Amino acid sequence: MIDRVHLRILREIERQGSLTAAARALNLTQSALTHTIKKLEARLGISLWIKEGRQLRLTPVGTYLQREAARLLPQLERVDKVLRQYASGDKGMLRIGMECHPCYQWLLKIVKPFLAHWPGVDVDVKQQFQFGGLAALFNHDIDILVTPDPVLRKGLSFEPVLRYEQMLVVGDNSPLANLEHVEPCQISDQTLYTYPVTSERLDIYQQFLLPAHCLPKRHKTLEDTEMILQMVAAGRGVSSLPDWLVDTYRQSLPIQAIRLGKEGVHKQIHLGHRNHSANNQHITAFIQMACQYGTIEV
Amino acid sequence: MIDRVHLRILREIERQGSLTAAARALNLTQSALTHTIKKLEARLGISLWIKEGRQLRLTPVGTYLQREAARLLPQLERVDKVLRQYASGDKGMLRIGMECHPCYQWLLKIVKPFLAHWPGVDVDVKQQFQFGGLAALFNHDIDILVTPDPVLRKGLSFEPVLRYEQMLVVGDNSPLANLEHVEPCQISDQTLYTYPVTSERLDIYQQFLLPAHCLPKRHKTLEDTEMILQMVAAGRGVSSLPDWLVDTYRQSLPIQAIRLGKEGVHKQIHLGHRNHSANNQHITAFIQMACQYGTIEV
DNA sequence: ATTTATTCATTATTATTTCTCATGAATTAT
DNA sequence: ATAATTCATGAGAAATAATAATGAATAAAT
Repeated sequence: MIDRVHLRILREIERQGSLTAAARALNLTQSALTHTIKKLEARLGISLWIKEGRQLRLTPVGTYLQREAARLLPQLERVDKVLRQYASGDKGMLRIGMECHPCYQWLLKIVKPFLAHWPGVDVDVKQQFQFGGLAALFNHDIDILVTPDPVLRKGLSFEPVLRYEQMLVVGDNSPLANLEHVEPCQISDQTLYTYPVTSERLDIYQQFLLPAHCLPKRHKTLEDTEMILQMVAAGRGVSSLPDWLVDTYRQSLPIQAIRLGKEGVHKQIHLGHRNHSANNQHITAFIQMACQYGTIEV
Repeated sequence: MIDRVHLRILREIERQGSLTAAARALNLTQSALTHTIKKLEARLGISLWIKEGRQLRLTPVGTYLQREAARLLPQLERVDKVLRQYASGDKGMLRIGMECHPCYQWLLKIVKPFLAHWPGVDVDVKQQFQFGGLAALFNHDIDILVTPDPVLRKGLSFEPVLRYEQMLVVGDNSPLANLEHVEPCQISDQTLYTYPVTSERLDIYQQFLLPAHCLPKRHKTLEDTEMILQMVAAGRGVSSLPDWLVDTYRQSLPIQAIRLGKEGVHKQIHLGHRNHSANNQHITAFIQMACQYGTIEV
């Protein structure tokens, strides 16, 4: 019933003091404003103002509507502004999904300069997916999927970024310390600490233990990298993490990284995204930055 | 830029799940909605949704606008509703001005049934006017002026309501008690208590004391009727009030009303209103109720 | 006191916008 | 394979909004 124009007219009358001045301010003729309001009045069956002398005086209804105009128009104008920001790329949202627990630290290195470069863009990182990261990407729940396991699917693309080696982490006093590499069965009498994810998503199982039909003595899960490494440093067990991640902690903790098998387990993180997202400046920009900052070993 | 229709379309898409269903709900064709939104998108330079399969999926901007729609539309609809209430007379404001201090009590007797009969109408009573009650009525600061002194002016009308006699109030132990009437000079040795208004607006001066060139010994002012009458009852002085007002207090206080002069000072309260206010249901209804309830002596 | 200027209302006309119809492309259901 | 559904698009019709011209009322100026 009531529309934005009506509110604009009412507000401009208040600002300018007369209908003629309001029309000028709105780049319209006085006639146009009269028509617009008179039509509204006819629809409603009330008058918003009465002509008094050659000035107009608002009725109580008119005054009410004027107050509402002063309240509502700024809200609508704020929406306009946000839309313009979206259009100019000044505002946006980048939802990143993580299927690689330890990569969080690496991600932060890219997010930091990204946020600095795109001050209007918010980054949201999700680590839990109801139907897996791939489905989340497909369903537009996330825009970018950080994963070590790219799956070719039409509509999705994967960009390789950080290349790394998955290592066994042991304490300096561990019987396994200082080895050139470990064999799967050497883990059989160890407690293995990992993030709380299924063993299908743990490379040490899929690419090292299971092929050799070995299992650790015990398997315990911890949320936090720091906590896992504290346990390893204390000689309570071993873990498996990317080489570069062990490197960053080796200064502060008595831990070391041992190669998994003679050849080692080599991995590469990929950034998955929808092909259509090529239109989105933020997504392409983020991937580009990840390729720049992320391919060099950290 | 963005208009109510856009918000309505976005909301209806959310409610109905598809553009076609939304169009049906809005009594429009699907084509109309598409055109409307596509035009907005062209203006803004962003797309609010992308077609996916034969369904549409909102972009982040579209989702944002949908949220804003859910927030803003109820506000606009509330305005519509209030306007309809104004139109139907269910909502309104009646601003009453009082130029007759003691009439407040009488006014309440009319306001009470009025409020019951018009549940949507608020009554506001003002007693202070920068440029007098008449000017306030003219300037639409008030809708009805309660006054004992109607002034004929074009554009204004006055309806006579309560007829009363202005009396001298004295304590039962006063030397003036039990007289048939008092002469002006009998006040000369008395303290006179009145409301705090100029003597031009006090009938006891204008119609009784000044014509006889008499003045009270002292003149003190008090805001509250009750307080004035307490002073009179305590023998601290006399006052002047309408007969019916003295009547209501005579049961609880040792006071009595004496006629001012042989003929008495006869007054009539009038309700002033703008001629144009005849269109306003509330104003005419109030005046009518005042004539009904207010002419009979209270 | 008369004239001039200003302000809002109104009518007729023009311009613009919005809506619909018809149709197409893509996709899902039968 | 066929039919049905959903959104997009172009062209024309319908509806709406804007303007110009003019009038009435009133305030300001001479």
